[in-house]
Amino acid sequence: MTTISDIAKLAGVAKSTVSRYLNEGSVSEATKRKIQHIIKETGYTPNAFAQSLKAKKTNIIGTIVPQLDSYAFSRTLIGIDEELKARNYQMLISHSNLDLEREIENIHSLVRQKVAGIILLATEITNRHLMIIKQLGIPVLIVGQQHEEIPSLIHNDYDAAYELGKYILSQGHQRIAFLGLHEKNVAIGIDRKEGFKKSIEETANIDVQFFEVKMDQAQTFSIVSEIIDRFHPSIIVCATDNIAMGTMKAIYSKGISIPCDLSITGFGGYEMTEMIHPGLTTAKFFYKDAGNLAARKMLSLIKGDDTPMKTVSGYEIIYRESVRKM
Amino acid sequence: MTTISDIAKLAGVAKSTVSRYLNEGSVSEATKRKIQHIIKETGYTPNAFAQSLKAKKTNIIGTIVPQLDSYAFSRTLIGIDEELKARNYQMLISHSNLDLEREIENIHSLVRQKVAGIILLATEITNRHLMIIKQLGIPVLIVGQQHEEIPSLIHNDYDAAYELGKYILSQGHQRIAFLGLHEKNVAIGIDRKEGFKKSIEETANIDVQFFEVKMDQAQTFSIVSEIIDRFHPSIIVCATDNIAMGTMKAIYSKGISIPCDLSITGFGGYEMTEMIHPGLTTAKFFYKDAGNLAARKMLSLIKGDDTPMKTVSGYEIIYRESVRKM
DNA sequence: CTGAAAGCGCTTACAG
DNA sequence: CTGAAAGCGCTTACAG
Repeated sequence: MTTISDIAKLAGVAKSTVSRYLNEGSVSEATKRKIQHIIKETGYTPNAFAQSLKAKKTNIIGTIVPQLDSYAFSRTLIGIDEELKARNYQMLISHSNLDLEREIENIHSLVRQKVAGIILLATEITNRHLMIIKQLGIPVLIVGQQHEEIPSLIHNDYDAAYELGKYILSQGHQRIAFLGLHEKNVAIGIDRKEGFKKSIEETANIDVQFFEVKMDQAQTFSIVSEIIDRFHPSIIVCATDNIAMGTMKAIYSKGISIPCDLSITGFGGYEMTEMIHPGLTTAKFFYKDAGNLAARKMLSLIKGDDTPMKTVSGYEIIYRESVRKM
Repeated sequence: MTTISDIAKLAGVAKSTVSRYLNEGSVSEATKRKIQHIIKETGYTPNAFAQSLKAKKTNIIGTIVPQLDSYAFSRTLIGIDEELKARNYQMLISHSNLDLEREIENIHSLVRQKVAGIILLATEITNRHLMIIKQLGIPVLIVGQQHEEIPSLIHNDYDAAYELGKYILSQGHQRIAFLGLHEKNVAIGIDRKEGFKKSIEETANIDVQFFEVKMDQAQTFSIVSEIIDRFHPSIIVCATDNIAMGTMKAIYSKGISIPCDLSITGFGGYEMTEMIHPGLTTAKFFYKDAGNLAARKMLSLIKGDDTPMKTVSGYEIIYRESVRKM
């Protein structure tokens, strides 16, 4: 490996001059050219460790992702990576496997690696999170969830749920099952539910029941089966597209037809929702765009530019065949 | 931030002693305890940059992933991460967005970061890849593709395709369309095709035609439509589950029913293939296990243990409803 | 514009 | 078992 000393020697100048060339650039045209030439020739690239050790800061942004095999998260990651790369920053991904304990370990590990900031693709913000984050010394941005004390970027869960609810009601559904997540997950467990509730409250004679499943789909099956048998909804509103997929499977396995006998909707706009048959009506969020946005916001945070505590990314209702007009 | 000097001062010993405690450990019990105590108290963690700068090597394994939002790749990543973490290594992910040019840039960037080795989730190994990899100085492992000059871990594409073919024939299909990928992608474009071909060659009176699509699904739609109109297959064998999903959509959009009018199979065993209706018959690969394996193989490569050039991960045919018995 | 020197936080022979 | 010193590859005041 060639180092800055090698370059300096070959160019006949001091290391500091090469360093200056690499950084600010208060170097005469002649030496500039010499150095440039040598660098090209040798294919020299500065040792990132030495730079970071000296500079005590890096151009690395740490990202914590709870699940790598999730459409929403991976699309967000792509967006972050894209934007960061364009601005000469680097993304370091760490995976918590939906384990909050591990998530906190990951925060520490990223700090040890001297990342300039941390983007947390969040599911739940506990008090421990808050305490740790507040004394970290580097900016943390949460994506997908909000918190009054931490900068955040969220999807417009509430409005999306409201608009989707309005649409469902406009199609004449009056007996509705809502399949949500635990309220620990504020964005999905509360905001989507509340937005939906509001649309219901504006309409008379609606029979709605709320249910709850876990993130993983294993248990969705039996719950859906029970809901259908006991409540006989005309539509099941699912708080995520993944839940909707699991629900559809449960519905089919009972020999019930979608949307003739039972309608269904999701949230997310995952790619697969348009591949399946019937296509799933859903509230689409723009994960990749949100990732771009998050990256830019993080850079503002690092630079100390003022940026709003909370940024809201948009949505779009996608109307497909899974909802029947009653 | 507390450094090794702080710890040394507080413990009343030299930096080198602390360092020794942290590494080999030829330190007396008494000092050991003192240092341990101080470290606990201060929450000291060594600066990874300084360590790496000195050691000229890291415990970081770079991974290049062509698509972050792909089931196969992300599951593999999870497997790699899991195993690496268990062995006190770290995974650094870099995303090439299915762009071979970018992939090569990523290799260079990982080298600059002094990773100990690179795991490349491969789609296509070009000559440029080969040249660069051979003069890298650190081990490179390719996953999903093979090459006689580079250590690799592959799925058993050939046998899986053969066995799936046998099954399809056993169900009485005689007019078969195979929807593959370009031969640049050896594992998918060639091995799966050839394995399948072999099963056909062992049987008389089979009418088979081979077609090709791109990785992204946009164009699948019209090709499938044409195949159906012109060739009238009783089954479409798709070289990946993603292609199968796209194909199913195209089939439905023509008002054709699966599997009554037309059967279909995939490759991969993606989670969604069991969520959809009808469930997709497919050759399942164990991506996460393969990731575990890849991590272990990489560590062997780094240590210089001898490890076979080529490791083959298993498969399992999953029989579901998308194939009709003729 | 340029160079010499100190220092970032660690590790590793080398003495003792 | 332990300490002093040199050095990893860079950057940054400080002189000139």
